[in-house]
Amino acid sequence: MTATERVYAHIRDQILAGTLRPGARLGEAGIAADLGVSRTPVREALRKLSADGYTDLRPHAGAAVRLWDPAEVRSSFAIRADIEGQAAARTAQTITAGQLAAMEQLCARMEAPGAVAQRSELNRELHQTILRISGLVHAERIAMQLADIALLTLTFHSFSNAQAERSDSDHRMLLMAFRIRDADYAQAVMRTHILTAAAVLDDVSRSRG
Amino acid sequence: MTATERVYAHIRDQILAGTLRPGARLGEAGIAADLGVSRTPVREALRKLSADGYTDLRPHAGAAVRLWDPAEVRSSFAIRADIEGQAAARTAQTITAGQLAAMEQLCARMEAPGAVAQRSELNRELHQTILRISGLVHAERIAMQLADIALLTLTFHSFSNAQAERSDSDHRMLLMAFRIRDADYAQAVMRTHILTAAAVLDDVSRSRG
DNA sequence: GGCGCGATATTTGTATGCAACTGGGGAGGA
DNA sequence: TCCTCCCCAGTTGCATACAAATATCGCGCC
Repeated sequence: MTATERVYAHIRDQILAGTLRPGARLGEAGIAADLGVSRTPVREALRKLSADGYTDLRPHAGAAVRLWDPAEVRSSFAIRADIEGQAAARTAQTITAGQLAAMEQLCARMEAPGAVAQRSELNRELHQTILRISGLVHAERIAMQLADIALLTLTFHSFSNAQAERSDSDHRMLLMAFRIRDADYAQAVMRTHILTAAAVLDDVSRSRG
Repeated sequence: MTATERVYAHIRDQILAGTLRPGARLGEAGIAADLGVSRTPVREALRKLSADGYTDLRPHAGAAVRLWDPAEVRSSFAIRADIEGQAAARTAQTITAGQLAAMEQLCARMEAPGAVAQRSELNRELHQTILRISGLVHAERIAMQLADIALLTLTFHSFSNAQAERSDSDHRMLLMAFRIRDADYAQAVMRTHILTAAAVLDDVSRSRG
């Protein structure tokens, strides 16, 4: 693993964890000193973070953690609903028995008691699998990027048991749609699945302020 | 303008013009010598080109012009149809008279005789304007990126007069949809507009090879 | 006291040199 | 003859030094 990748992962994780708040300036020299590397890999990491939407980067003015206002996060869900909905439809048409079995295992692991810590990661893997099977090469890159951005706000809210169960149920319906190769149904379920997350997030935000 | 930006633009233009063919290796030292800069800005430009999808980049192995197979290009249109379709719907709901007038000017310039050379650029500007008005912040970045990728293949095909006129007509219908604030109609027109480009491209490819 | 302007200090952008890794070609062995 | 391993050339990755641009702070002016 290169130094650039280490720096990238370090900063991204700090942003996702909330240690680095939106608007925080990211000085090259400071980061370099903290991680014991030179400014060169730090610069490259900052460029990539910017390309991936985590930071803003202005020439001669440096990088800062990007601020995502609620409307922007909301819009990212809307786009994901479109993209992943279409991906689900295509997946329903081309999925193999082996791929289906693998996804059922993923679901089972996610539903296991005590898997709370890994839910997020497993959920990510499930969605990524569907995107990959769909054959929409760009969709995978774009949707996963948007999903990560959404995580920036989701991290601060914990979902209720009922919401987790509903999410698991969505996944099961999705697998059923794949099993019976119903593209329309798969698309509808996926759209609802994602838009539900957006709505819940919105609902919670409003009730809190 | 920084040296990095100059290098980026130079390489991108060469890729778009076809001077640099897919698979061509991009050595840092060679490019640096050609443009009279050091390897540092060249490295940064190559990273950005990779992030934008123009090149492949493997650690310790360098950059090469990315090869887009037809299926991938096709899928990029499918996703753009989703994203820009939704953007058009939202734009129809929020557009102001001033924005509408500006877009009508764009259309007029595009339709002017002798504007062939600028058609591509003006078309890009029109789509970008719609995406920006829609308020779907991510949509603008993603869709424009995908549009540039599509250009990689489109450059080698020239569209017929009939196709250009059809495209102009689509744009006019789009403006009409905005004028009467019909979101559904705007979405349908935009979807058709983009999927038509995909279909034409596909059609031409099949008949040639 | 507020505002504009300019020098300075800090930060980013670029160049250069060295270290580390990759890929290919050749020698040795099966 | 083919496979494997190793060495070396060439390229990329990283560190350091210097140049250029920006933002801040203080001074003078209004």
